[in-house]
Amino acid sequence: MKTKLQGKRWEREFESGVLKKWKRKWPYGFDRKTKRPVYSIDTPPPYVNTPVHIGQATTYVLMDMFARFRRMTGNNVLFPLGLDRNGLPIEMAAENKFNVKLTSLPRTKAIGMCKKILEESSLASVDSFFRLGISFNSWKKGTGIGDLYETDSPDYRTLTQETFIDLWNKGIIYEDERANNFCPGCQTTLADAEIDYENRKGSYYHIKFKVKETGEDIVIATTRPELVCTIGMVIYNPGDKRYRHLEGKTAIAPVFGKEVRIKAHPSAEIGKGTGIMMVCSFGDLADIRFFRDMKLEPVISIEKDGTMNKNAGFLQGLTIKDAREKYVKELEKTGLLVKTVPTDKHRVPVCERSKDAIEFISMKELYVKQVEFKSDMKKLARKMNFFAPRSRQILIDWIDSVSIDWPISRRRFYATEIPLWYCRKCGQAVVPPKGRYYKPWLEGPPAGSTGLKNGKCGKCGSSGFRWVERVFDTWFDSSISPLYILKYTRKPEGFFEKHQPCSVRPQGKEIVRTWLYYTVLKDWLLTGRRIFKDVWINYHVVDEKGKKMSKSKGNMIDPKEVLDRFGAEPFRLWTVMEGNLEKTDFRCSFERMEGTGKTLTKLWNVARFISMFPAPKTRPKKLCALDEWILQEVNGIVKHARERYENYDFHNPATRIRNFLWETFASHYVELVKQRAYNENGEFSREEQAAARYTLNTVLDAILLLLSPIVPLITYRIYTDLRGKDNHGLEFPGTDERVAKKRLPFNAKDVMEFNSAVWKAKREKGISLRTEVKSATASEKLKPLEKDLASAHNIRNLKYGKPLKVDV
RNA sequence: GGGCCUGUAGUCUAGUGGUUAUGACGCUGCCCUCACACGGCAGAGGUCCCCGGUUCGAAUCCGGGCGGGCCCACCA
Repeated sequence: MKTKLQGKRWEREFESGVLKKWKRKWPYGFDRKTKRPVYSIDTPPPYVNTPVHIGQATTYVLMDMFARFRRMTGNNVLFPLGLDRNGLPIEMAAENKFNVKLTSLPRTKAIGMCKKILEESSLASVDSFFRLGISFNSWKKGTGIGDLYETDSPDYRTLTQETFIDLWNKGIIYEDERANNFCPGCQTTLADAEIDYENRKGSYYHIKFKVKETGEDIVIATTRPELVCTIGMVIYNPGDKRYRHLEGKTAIAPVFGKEVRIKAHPSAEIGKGTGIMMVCSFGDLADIRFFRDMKLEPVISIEKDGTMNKNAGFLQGLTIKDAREKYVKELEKTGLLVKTVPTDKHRVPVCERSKDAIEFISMKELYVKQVEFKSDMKKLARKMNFFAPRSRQILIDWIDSVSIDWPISRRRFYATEIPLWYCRKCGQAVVPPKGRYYKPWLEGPPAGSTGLKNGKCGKCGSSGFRWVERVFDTWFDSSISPLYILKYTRKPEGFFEKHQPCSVRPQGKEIVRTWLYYTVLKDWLLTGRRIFKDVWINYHVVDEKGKKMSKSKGNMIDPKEVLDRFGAEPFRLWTVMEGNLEKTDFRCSFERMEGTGKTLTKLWNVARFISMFPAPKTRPKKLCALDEWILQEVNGIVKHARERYENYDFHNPATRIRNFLWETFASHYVELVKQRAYNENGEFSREEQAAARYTLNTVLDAILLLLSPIVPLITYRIYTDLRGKDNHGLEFPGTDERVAKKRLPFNAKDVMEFNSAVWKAKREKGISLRTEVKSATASEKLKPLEKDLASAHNIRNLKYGKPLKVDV
């Protein structure tokens, strides 16, 4: 008899054959015609200018399993690939490549450079997804349902601008001038969510102030001496006896000579520094709060470009760093510097992208109201299903800590431009009507804009308008991804209404406070609805030592390396076998990937073996007890897998399936049924033989279908080779009710125990497994298996009773 | 400083009040048995982080500690 599968094992090279076949006629497009329910996956668009890394590969592989499983359970799966092309990473790549600061260029030129970067980054990253066997709806760019989309396409940017126009008209967006987090490197305002804290080296400068009334010196420690020019007050703790006599007196700022009050205030701590501190405007957020509370007039000394202005007096024009040095030198000269204490634990707020220290600078920016919606957000957070459930807390914690509205304007280049003009004369704001992508740096406000009357300012009648060069925060763009993929306010009409909420948002835990939070917020503000049904939060793939992978550490792993070494299938299998990404990080180990890959060889060979025994055309009327038993085992696995898959858990079923395939099925069932399947001596009836062949094939089919979402390439290859059709287009297996209720006196353990005893006895005697066993005593329970047991082990005299005994 | 989570053999993982703790990778030894040597069999390897408590009984529940991770807040 010949096997139908060629080769002793699944080879990495087989993968490209399957992929090539798929590519010719892509089988996973979104089906616009059927009425099947839509299952939508709001995939996280990766940045295009960096290669896909191994962690992303893992999460997309898992998302692909969600998609493939849902397809097999009757859903029309919306699984689009999006590419993020907006934002600072692109701009920074351009700055590095062309060695310029975009802020020094005219807008058109800056945008042109970003476009060049984008052209070159092309689709290199997408290729890894393809090779991983990800079943995105499409690999072609377009605006149809399920098409590959880019966040900088005119269509996407149109929707981004439209959501702004809607929220503006609803009064949810407002403009305000206030101190903001400002990154001098990126030259833009930042939201709290974009700020990191770092411990940096710095120095505490102990500076002498004079008390005007008494002439005594007080020493104040500070890390920001250059801000002394903006000093608003000197404070000490009300319980601090050392300074109590200074209450209400006046301190004179060294060098600048500015006079400020000395007061007791609880925010000064006795044990910190010298116990007495100066409060300057905009050293940090606490200062801002203090100034507001004390009704002090803030003095702004730092300009947008990070240099000191006229309020800094003799420091004017210098960068912050130079200003600090110059001021400290001046203090030294005049003997006002007591000492300098170095510290490497100076905690500084930094821009999460450029790592520049954040300054607090007052600017006019646009805000989305969010503080007043905190309780609504919490309600929404409770309405969504989280996988794992405890991940919900990450979102709730963030909502609790929101304290200011969401600043959405940025002074950058490669992002969606804010379609908002102002009358040059009276400052009236003008917002265009919805309908297309506006490029306000090239055009004025169109006819039909609100605030406009006959092409002139509706307020003062003037006809000059200007655009402030501002773009949206990247999260303002990306928070509409579920709206975009579900065609909110787009064609086909009614699609969004019918298919919202989006079925699942899969994303990393570290961007819960940004991507997830802003999406839930913004889409609720727009539609009044909860945008996601499920939220799946994944942890990370870390390097072998458990450290987060990052470019700066140089421990990044490109999935291409994995694909070249092992192929997609061992990697996919490793992804589910290694652990549950919902619960923990997992370590990237090539050794373990290679190890898990062996299961593919096992699967291949089991299939190869079974392919020698074609299945009968119909199910035999009567099955043997052994067959019924293995089919019951399959039922258990199928039930478990379906339940767990529905809850985004592929890890636990995969473990069980592998164990079943390897142990229960291959080692025990197959070994016992071999003789009956071959039936070379005619010791079994035709019906018994047919039952064996039927069961072998039925179990194989079930295994292949159960594994289809996990390892799509090998299951496809085996299924099409043996069955002549695509397994991925089939229904996920159900339980076989015909055997489900059958009561069998033995269980898996009984069978395995007996087999092991026979094999052990033969091995100990050093005889072949074929050699006859004189007699054996098996448990009474195994009686229904008599014929299979006797034949498989070649037992002459099979008796029943206790204990289990084998005589060779 | 606050919050959330986590700690099972060299590595990873299952388990969750009940007899000798699951499975895998790796390791050691024997075996090329006609689907598979990327195989089979056997074996070594664990104070289930530590200390208390609840319980007839705890790796599993509670409290405390120690270690790790993430998030938030904050410093003169």
